Amino acid sequence: MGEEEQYQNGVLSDGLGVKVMTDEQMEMLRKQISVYATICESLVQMHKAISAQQDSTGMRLANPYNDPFSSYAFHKIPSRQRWAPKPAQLEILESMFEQSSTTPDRQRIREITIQLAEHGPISETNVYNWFQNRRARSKRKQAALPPIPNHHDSAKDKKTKSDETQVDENLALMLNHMYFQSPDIGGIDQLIGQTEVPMSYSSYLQVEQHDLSG
Amino acid sequence: MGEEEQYQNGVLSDGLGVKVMTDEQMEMLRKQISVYATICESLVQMHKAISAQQDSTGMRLANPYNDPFSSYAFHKIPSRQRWAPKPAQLEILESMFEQSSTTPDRQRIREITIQLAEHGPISETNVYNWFQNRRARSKRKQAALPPIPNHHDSAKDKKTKSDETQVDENLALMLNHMYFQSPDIGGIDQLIGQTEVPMSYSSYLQVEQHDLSG
DNA sequence: TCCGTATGAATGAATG
DNA sequence: CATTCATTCATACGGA
Repeated sequence: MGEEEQYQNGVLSDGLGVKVMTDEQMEMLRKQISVYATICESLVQMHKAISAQQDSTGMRLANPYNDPFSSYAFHKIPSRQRWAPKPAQLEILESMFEQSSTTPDRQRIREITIQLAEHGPISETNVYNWFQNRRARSKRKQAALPPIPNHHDSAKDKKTKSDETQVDENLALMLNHMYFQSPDIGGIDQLIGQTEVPMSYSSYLQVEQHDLSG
Repeated sequence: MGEEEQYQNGVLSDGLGVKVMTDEQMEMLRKQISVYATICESLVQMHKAISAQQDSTGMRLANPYNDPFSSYAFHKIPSRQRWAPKPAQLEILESMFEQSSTTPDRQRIREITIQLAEHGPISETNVYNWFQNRRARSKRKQAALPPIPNHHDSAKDKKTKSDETQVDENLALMLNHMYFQSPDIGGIDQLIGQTEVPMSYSSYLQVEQHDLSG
């Protein structure tokens, strides 16, 4: 290549020692760093756990410096900030949502994007996601509030076309309580933090239901 | 209600003591059970932690029965959460996608499924869906407008597609290593268990994404 | 500083 | 296959 620019392992080099990375590449790196940060953090946790164990067995080390990680903060996110609609953009988006409420098609998305671009940086993906979320959430709002009726009411807003809602009286109360009326849940949920409801693949066996024949 | 069937709190009762629940309701229950299982487990962990601490302070109880939970297994998942590819599986899927990019036929799907099953629960439907989505999204991203003609476009402009992989030589090697060749990752990943690296291995870019730079 | 909520984004699954 | 839905993750932000 007689060019001044050339690629080396996918990297654009200007031949002067300057390398150029795309945003995607930066993002990849960022994620990997994040991964390692997470792993390291876990290792530190283990380290602490083991140390603690040793402590209990009389192997404590008096040296206060024996825990080099205690104050080490893992900055797992050289994170890239996410897009946020400008007030002007949001206004337009909202008004459009009121009108159609349906997700605009690709062409429409493009038009909207171009229009909104006048008020600030924005991509089609941003617009697309916005409508998707807007719709999903407005729907959930309506579906989430009504469900609280803690009694009577047989067939309210059955969203699914499946058979009627049928739960044992006690179960219904229980569910209702657990889902919407137990103030503790939220707190405890937080308490256990990420533990959330980890998916244990071992006991999860999805029934084959897709018919690929055809 | 002179019917033999009637609803009580959303539950269908046949009047003979038999109750019928919908899948949805079962799912709700399932989730709650799962949540409680998780909470309980957390409490046990705390209990153990405290016990251990007391041990180290000489408050050990010699009674071997002082730990009623040690052998108690929490079946936290009557779960039916959606499938998610394990890192190992994703790696394989991605590599396969790179090669063919076309949806594998029924037979091929089956083979792949069997292969991937070694790394975790997975069904043919999962594999099928994955390819469908993978392609649809890779296409969408391609069809999306280049970040809105924001004039200033530097070095990389042609961006023919996936081959526009341009990373610093060192970074390329590093990424490559981190992504596909580090034998440790798998192990550590297992080791840290649930912590599960909280990232979307989606190296497949969703280019064009504007941050709030303006 | 911690916590809860709002929301952009990611992605498995479903639908036409 | 093209779209859309539903659910979940992660972060920014505001209040106690």
